[in-house]
Amino acid sequence: MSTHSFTEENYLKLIYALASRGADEVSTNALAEVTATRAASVTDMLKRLADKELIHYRKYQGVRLTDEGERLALKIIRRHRLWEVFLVDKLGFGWDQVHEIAEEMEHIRSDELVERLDSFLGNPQFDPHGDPIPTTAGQMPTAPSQILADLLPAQTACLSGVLDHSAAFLQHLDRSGLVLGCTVNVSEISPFDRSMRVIIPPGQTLFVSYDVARNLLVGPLKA
Amino acid sequence: MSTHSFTEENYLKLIYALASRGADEVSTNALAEVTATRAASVTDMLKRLADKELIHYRKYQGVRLTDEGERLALKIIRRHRLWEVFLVDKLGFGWDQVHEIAEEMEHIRSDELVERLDSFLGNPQFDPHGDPIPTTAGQMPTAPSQILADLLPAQTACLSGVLDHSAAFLQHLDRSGLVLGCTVNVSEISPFDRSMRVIIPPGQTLFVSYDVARNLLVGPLKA
DNA sequence: ACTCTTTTTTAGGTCAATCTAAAAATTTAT
DNA sequence: ATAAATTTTTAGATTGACCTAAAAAAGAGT
Repeated sequence: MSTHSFTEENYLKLIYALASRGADEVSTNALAEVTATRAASVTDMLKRLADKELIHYRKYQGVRLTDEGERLALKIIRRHRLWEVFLVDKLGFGWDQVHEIAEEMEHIRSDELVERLDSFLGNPQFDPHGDPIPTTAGQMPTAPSQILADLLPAQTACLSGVLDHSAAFLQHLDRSGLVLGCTVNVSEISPFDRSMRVIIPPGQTLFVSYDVARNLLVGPLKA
Repeated sequence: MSTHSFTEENYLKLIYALASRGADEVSTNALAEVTATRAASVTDMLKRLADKELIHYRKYQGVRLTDEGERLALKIIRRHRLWEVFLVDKLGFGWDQVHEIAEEMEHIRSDELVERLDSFLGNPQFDPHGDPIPTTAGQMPTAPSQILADLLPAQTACLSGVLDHSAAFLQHLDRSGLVLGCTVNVSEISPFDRSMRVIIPPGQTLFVSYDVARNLLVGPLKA
């Protein structure tokens, strides 16, 4: 029941994120990078998290979340993503504007708040960037998906998420007319630069660079 | 543009609150009481706030907000009250449940968030307890009001707010059927214990103890 | 296997926000 | 008006979250 500092919560969230995109053991330097602090500060914090049994930590060996640590990380991620849905769906923010604000809102502690928010929002499964929202029970939903760049000509799929969450990338998509949920049909791929020509409803043709295509997730078409 | 810690924001809010209910100069001990810290800690913080020119501080003389400090205090109070409206109106929390949560939400920094929230809520003027919501410009709306206990027999007014914000008091009102906005007509006052008999629509008679009546605010009847 | 580089940890320090104990200023009461 | 009581401030510590500089461990290259 003890309560955790914002900083601790951020570390857990970031350890979870780094662990899911790569090696099982997260390195001190990698954490220093994402927390924008020095390695020495990370070591300090890792000791504290290990004392609280939120991580498994062996000197020089990197770090792994304990079950309790992972439960907490998923809770923070759930809050973050639900608030992003709120900001976009209810307050009308652009999907490129909500990350920073949700970084603060994710630390509000009340469990009842999160559950009420969830139903107010209609129990969304995905946040505005297509990232899955962990359940109360701490399950991270997984949707089958691949990157747009891996589709072959003539294949059709549904835009389901982004890998790059930067405002610059999201704004680029806005200007292009690419919207999550939209159906994309690959009409041609240039062998030279791997750029694609795709068709989106209602019959509009778009050119998509490889840099964009490898940062877009696609899933099965919706019913 | 500099940013302030949660602690600093809380001090400013509490100095404002103490100053509006009483002496112009707020004492160190009074602050120690409301911040649940020791007087020595308050002195420390007052020095820091004075350095930042958020308060006027003379040793042993108590403290007063500067214009900038008051501006900031009103901003925090605005956020707090808007979030309370959100929690009650949109998420269905009881008015006795929202204070703690709003204490955390009031520190979320984004100005755009507050303005969007305000319009999402329909630009409310009062929070669920009848407290006025400061404007963006830093104006605290004032509504003419007196306490129910000061009404005379046969007088009629509209329940407009509470002085006691404790969950126990609010829950007592819920159980009594007293709701903000409701019209109350004083039918009788006992000279012995100053308890009141009042009539609320639709013709229901209630007994109100003096302890309750002096914690209820009433204003002019609504059109 | 030994050296060189990189990564990680230790040692020691700072700052904000708290604390306790003791000193100083102010207020109250006789 | 002076002593007693109260309030406030100072002095010195502690804790969390950071820092720099230096030491130690791990990993790479020949």
